Amino acid sequence: MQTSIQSIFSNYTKGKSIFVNKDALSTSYMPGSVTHRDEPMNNIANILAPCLRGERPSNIFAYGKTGTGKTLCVNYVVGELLKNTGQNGSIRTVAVNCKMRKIADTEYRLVAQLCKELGKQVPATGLPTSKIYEIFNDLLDGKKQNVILVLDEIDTLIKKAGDEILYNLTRINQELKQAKLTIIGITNNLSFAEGLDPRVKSSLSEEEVFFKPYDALELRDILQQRSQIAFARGALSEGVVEKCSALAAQEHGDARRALDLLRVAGEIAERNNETAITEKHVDLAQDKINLDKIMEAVRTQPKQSQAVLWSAIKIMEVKKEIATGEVYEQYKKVCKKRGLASLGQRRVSDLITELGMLGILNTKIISKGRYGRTKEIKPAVPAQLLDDIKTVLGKDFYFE
DNA sequence: AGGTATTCACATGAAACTATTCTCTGAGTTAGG
DNA sequence: TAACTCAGAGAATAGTTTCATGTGAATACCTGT
Repeated sequence: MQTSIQSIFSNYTKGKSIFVNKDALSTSYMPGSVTHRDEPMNNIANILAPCLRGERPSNIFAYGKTGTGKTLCVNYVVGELLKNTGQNGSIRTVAVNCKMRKIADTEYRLVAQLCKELGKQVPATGLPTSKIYEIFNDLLDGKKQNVILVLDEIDTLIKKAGDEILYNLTRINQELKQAKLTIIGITNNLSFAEGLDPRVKSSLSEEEVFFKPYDALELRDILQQRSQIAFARGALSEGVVEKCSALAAQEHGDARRALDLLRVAGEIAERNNETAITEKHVDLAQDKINLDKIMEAVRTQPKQSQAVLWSAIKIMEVKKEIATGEVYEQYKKVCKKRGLASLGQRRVSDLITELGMLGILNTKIISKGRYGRTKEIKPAVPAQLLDDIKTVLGKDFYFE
């Protein structure tokens, strides 16, 4: 036992690793140069340039699907901009990811977070929203400066908190005497701007920058660039990068996906003590990523939803196609055994539908004539995975 | 045989409740002047 | 005295339940031949 653990560790440290710098494959990695995004980058740079002369640049609205380099490009350009700041007045940037729960997903929290980023701690709760705007205002206007506000995943913020925030933020400029505020909104929701208040829309998207998906060739170049940093020489066999980029190109040209594939393929190869990554590992990586996605979804479901899923799996072990009523009966039993308050049938029906949306169950409404109308529930994942889900629910969540 | 009518077992919607989370207010506390 | 902290009230929100109504087709029940 001990020796085997020893050998795992010594393999890990001594054996020549496939990876040299795995960070280069992570999504937050900031490469020295950005590949195949010249057009939007130049665009952004041109728009932001005036602030080097102390003028206020236009607000920018950047949009494009996930993994098209929006955040990367914006951060890169802003970073370069900061480097070029001479004595011509100061430039500050504040970046917030609005998707972060509990940090910036309401109006109050967002502004509070902004204040914090600007170096002023404010109470997490207790102040009127108007007060916090005041504080924010004072912070900005404290000296002559150009502040660039980067709001990543801005759509989630608006969806949760309404577009009033943007209206307030864009209006702040009129009240500022010394400082100037520029907003860069980033979203991957292409139809996001449609639902906005026209005033907000026009002021936020003074300039729009669209990020189109990468095609397979571009993805290949990106992967090649990153893999040179990430992997040891000779660790990549022929065709691996091509395969990753082709797979990711099918998924609407998502670079994040491509990098994940490559990284996971590498991890799999490394774990198997192999010296090179082959296309076989990419296939395995593809499976693993899908599996992880579903597992994560299962894990993060609320208890009740898990109980419903558990009940459904339990019945599916002996029966292929099952109905809502059967699941509900089983579910009630499970709740009783676990001392969990059980929900009404109406709700359980909705939960089953939700599990269907997640791609764990396959639900279809059918009518069985005289014997009623119900959802026909089948597993939407391979039996093996279903087993894994059952194990996780059974062990980690004590349904067993 | 052919045509209605029933009936089952939920689906689907809307309104009503509830519990939780936010926001706001004012009282109490602190610290600096 | 201004700034801050904090508990508690009221508002907003998410999660559920209750009530009401809708659905599709296998079966039951007629009807006239």
